[in-house]
Amino acid sequence: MASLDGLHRKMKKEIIIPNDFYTGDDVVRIARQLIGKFLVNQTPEGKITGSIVETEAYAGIVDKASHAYNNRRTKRTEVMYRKGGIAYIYLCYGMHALLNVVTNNEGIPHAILIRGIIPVGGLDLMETRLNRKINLLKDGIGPGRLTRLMGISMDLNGTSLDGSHVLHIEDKQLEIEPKAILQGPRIGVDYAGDDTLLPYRFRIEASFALEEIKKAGLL
DNA sequence: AACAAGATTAACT
DNA sequence: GTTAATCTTGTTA
Repeated sequence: MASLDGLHRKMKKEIIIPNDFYTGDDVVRIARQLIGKFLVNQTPEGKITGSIVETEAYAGIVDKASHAYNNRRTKRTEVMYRKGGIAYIYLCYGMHALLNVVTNNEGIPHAILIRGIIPVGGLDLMETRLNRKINLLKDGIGPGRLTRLMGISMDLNGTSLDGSHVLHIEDKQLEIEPKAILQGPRIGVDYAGDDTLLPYRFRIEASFALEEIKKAGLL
């Protein structure tokens, strides 16, 4: 039936998070909301999907932990000043590509670091990448680990998350109870003075997330 | 021009 | 617990 086919196509399309989600003012709130959403990389070899379990907000020019603190503009940080809904990827310690989601409007360099995922789709491709069996609870935890696992590299820096490029985020209506979301200080920002202890990090336990994903029939 | 530190990780002791 | 791997940026000279 044509109408059912149209409905199906519409639902599939609307699963991609719309751009106004990213252009919001409150980067800390958006960081919390990203927990339980699904990061997707459409690689030439196939689709790779991970459920987001850990994020950190970086609140722009007033945040001493942010690359954009004090309105710092370099070739690297320029992407953060663009309109929300794109990827900011930078090379950390010269070897790890770290993925951020840019938020807020043009000129306001807010970003959210994705620090952990649970592998959900394309497990065979991930195992090919690691050259070994996957550990669902460990191999996607860590900002450098998840990008390697999902094949996310510097060439995706600045690309839109709206579905027109290879990287996007989906909302599969996975229900995470608010009390399961843990909030605390960010990792590795001891250099940030009095912003070091800001509670801008959100996460859920990997084992809990895995159970919820299985319960929802997504794995 | 030289150097130190960094939103990290894997492989050691 | 310690350390090597290694690129960008800011600081110092």
